[in-house]
Amino acid sequence: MNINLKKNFLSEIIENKIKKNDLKKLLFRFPPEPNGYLHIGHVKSILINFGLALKYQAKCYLRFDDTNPDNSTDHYIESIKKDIQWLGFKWDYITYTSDYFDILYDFAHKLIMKNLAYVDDNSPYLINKMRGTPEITGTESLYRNRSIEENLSLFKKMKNGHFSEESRVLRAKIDMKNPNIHMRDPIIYRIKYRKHNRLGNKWCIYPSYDFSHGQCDSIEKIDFSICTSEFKDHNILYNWFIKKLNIYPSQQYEFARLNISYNILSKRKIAKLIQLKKIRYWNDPRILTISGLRNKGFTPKSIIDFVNHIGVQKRDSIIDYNLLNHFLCKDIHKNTDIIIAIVNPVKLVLINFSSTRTEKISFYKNRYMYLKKIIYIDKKDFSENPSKEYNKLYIGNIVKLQNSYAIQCNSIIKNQNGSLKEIHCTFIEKSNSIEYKNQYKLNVIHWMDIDKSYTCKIHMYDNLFTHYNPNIDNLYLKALNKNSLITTYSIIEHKITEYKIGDRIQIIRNGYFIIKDISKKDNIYTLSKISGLKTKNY
RNA sequence: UGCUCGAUAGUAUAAUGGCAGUACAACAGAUUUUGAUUCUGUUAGUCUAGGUUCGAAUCCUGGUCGGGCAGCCA
Repeated sequence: MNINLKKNFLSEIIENKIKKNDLKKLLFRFPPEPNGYLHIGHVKSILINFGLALKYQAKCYLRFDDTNPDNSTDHYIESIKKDIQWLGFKWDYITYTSDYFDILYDFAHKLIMKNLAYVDDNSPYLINKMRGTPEITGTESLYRNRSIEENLSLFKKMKNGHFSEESRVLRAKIDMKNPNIHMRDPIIYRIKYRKHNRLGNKWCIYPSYDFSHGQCDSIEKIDFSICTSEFKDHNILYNWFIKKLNIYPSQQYEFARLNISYNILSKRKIAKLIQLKKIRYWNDPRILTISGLRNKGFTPKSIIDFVNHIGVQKRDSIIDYNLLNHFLCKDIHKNTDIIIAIVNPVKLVLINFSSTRTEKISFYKNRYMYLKKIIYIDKKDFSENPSKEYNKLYIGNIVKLQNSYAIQCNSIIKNQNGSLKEIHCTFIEKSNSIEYKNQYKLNVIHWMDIDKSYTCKIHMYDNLFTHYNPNIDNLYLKALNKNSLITTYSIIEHKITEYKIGDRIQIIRNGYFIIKDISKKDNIYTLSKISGLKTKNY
């Protein structure tokens, strides 16, 4: 894979270290927790880690951070591998935090021996309470000054299943008065009688994130442990463990996480929406998981180009979804054929066109349409109450049928419920030329004869949320767009039969679509909208 | 009100003490039988007050505003 990775503050730090000859062997790692599917925010991290590895001909680990057995599943591990491969990246090694559980246990043992860790018998409630708040300092646990021997013995008993969950934890002995809450004797081992997806029931104690992530970086000799900025406050603790354990000095660097307008990028929130059945699954095209984007019809290139374009920095921002869409359209535009389809058909009667007359009209290369008395156009191309800028069909107005005659709208017929039933127009003889169109500056609409057309089913997606930033105030549960998925039956020209599932097409004057399914029974094509064309709403 | 990170055009991103540039969006024009694409152009920016300097978006100090942190989640 060839990526022209944009320069950023991390690549500059690396360049500087290389110049100073500070680096022996460069290694990177991408460490997802297998508790959900990857999303476009992860692509930022993937591009940093895999991208930097590519740039400096270094190796990159894919490390599954499976320290918490409550969350990790094999299914998520497989989905993560698939998504990384689909994006086009290759890992050099796969590792798991659980590979290092024995070493981590020894590290904890070592800390106890140095009188830097202790077993606390307090309840979760009391531990929380005594930790204090950002404004109020913490207070020391009664169990803080147990002897090394007692701690050793208790920790061993924790490991061997002598205690119940939440009855005891192992804590690092640091400083309950530290202004940084993470330094107030953080919990490093907790009891969980839970089957681990890889190790089964081997362990009933599990290391915390803080006591596993940095240690794994160190074991793997990762120089640049790159993570998102919510871990900034953990940095000092990260370094504390490395120093006290006297292990390889990996270093943590933080960058701002990605936000995209009208979208959420949080595994927790996505999981919640799935649970509430607001979206189908992790691969729903309306969310920005990699599988969702793939499902919607995005290309790997468009996603990577977008993420590379926005770069890596420390300030937080909300990026316009438009920009992502721009990179998508840029990538697929040149590779999509134009197909004629009427997404929302309405009958149009040419009142002065003989009912026995049929005119063969050629479109593009070797394609034909048959003009008859009754044809179909899109509902969007007629307006009962046209705005000033609206320049398609309305009563009295003249437009040109694509590759055919100019027509003037005379009247309309409505259904009983008031909806539009038919549009009646007269066609103008000898108006069937480009010169005529240019002379009268006519706008063009597309049309279709029903006899040669195919029926197709179209899924059209819109923003899942109605708010620019659904991340604030749990808005993601309230500001859901009821019309985020609209399915219609449309008519499409015969040409569609030349395409297969997964192919992308452009429907004329509408947008880019991907073929999702072709039913064998009735040959109905199911299309899914990737993106609209850039257009103004009049 | 603690600790911590940050602030460049509507949005996003460059400029590493030396001409504030790029993309998206918007607007105008050219091309176009897609209100698309392509091409050309226009609008629009260094949070604030001081300081250092020949010279500051960049370094220093104060202020303002915004993000993150109080799971036995990661």
